[in-house]
Amino acid sequence: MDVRHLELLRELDDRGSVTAVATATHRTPSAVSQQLRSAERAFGAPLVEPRGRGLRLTDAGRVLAASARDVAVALAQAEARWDEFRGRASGVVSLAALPSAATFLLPGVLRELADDPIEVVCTDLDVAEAAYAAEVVDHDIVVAHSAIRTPAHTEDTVVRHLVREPLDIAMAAGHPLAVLDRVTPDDLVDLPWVGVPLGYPFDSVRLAVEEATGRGVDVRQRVRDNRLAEALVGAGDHVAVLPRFTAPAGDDVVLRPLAGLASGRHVFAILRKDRAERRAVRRVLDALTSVAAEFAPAAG
Amino acid sequence: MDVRHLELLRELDDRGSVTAVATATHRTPSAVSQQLRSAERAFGAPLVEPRGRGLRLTDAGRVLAASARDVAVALAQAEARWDEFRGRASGVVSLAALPSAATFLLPGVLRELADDPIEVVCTDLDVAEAAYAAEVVDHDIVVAHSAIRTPAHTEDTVVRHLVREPLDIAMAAGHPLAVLDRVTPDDLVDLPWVGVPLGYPFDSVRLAVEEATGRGVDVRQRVRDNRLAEALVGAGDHVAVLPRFTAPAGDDVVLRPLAGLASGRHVFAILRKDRAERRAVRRVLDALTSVAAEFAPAAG
DNA sequence: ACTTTCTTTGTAGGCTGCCTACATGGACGT
DNA sequence: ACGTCCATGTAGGCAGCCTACAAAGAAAGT
Repeated sequence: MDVRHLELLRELDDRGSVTAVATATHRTPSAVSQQLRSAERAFGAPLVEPRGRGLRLTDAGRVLAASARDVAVALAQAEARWDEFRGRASGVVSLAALPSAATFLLPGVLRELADDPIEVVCTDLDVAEAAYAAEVVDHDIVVAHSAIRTPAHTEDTVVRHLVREPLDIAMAAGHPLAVLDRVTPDDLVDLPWVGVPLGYPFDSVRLAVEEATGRGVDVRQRVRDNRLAEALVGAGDHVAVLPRFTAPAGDDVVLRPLAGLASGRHVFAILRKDRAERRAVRRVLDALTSVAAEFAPAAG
Repeated sequence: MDVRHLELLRELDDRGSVTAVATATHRTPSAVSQQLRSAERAFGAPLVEPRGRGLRLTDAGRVLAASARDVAVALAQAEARWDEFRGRASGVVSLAALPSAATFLLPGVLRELADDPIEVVCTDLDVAEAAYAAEVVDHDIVVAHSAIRTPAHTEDTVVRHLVREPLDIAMAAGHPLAVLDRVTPDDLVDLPWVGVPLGYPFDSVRLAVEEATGRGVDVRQRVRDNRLAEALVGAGDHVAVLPRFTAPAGDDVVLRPLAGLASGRHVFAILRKDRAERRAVRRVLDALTSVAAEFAPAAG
């Protein structure tokens, strides 16, 4: 029972196509295809079957892919114990994080890890809430967010909750509402909004406002980038939902908490179980947790 | 982290020398030595150090060897699940058993497994009690015996108790003691004995007799083979300790239970944890257990 | 002290297996 | 019907692992 064959099946299960596996493992599709046939010969059973333009695993292939996950965990534990023995958690830890969370987490993490021989490679990632989980196949740690505290996750991933961040209402400093300490759904429902694309967590605040008032709000723009949203808010009479920890830099935009409903997002880390075994990965995860904890008291 | 390297270190830990690993894995010592250096390059640390004529693992090497055991278990579980999925536990199961236990267990086991695609390869093995455990590196299942119920075993082996077998006193059919239903230590202590080498479980009966009478018995011969012991007993006035389940075939030797002290041996199976995961191995182990259970009621 | 023996290690060379490059064929969408 | 995308087949190159042989070091016997 060859570990390489198991790993191949696991990759194929995760990525769904020969070409995807090939690019992920830096090989040609031909090589992957040959390895597949070699695996089928070794196991003595068909492991893939044609499916439309591509192919998919048979039941037999999925059984082996599931076992491959356990083997990967055992192997990662071995590596973790080895790092432990050598007293050093080192290596490259790849991170994919939504930009607004990375903004308030990453500087602290890098400061905390300054003395460790760990290189953190962070990519920012701004996708719909449901799409974050899929990124664990390409990154050690995925920092995601959700309106709910415990998002769905698969069998071989683990989720660590980092912090709940309040979502406030941003408006121009000269906006009529800016004189208030806090704003209510009724204050907001008739104003023009700078919103986010459908499926993004901030949208839950808009839905809650609509729920509370029984009326629809007027979403004029749907943008992902918070700095862009700020600029739009600062330049006009729009309001927008913005996370509190990355408060606007300039003086022309202010944040006001939303009264009457609990508006917040949960920021958490998603890891694949085998990757989570690595000592360096745990170290980064702990740093994320402790940096996030510094923000927790302010969560109100 | 290469699985082959881990397996190599594990083998080296188990067998203690490059040449032993080489013969066990059907390679030349040169190949093993080269792989060791390759592993040291890969792990970036010395894994072996010279020790007398041979060499031994460093602490680092032992850490990796320990992890290798866990990886081996995960891999064996994968194989077990694969067999499960295909609905067939097949393959070769190698058995090493002490002859007197194999005599009453193996026929039943082979009968029970007649319809299974499992080939049982049994070697008989007659060594001192402490030496059985070492055989697990070469066989899937080792059937051993001991005077005590739960013998010592290492971290990565499991032990399953099979049956307690009474040990009786054998004597010629015409022996004066043969008229008795049972014999006592006092009856035996002055007779010439056919014993076993030191360290063999039957010797515990001699020790118990000496303990009970306060006198030493006269051991004339020390033989391993029970048939040979029978022949010696049948031909003279000697007595011998023999297990009950493999009763003498002929009419010229009879068995009499020993009164006044609990004389028995425990027969059990020893397995390495990774080998124990294999479905075919479990099947054979279960067959051993059920065959042994048929003898248990007679254990009195 | 010398030799024998057992062990590990080095070197050269062959073989196997994996991968790339390129070409082919099937399935889907336009 | 065509282009596109995906998987697969073939030929050849390259690396890695192994064997055969030679050599060196350490222990034990003479």
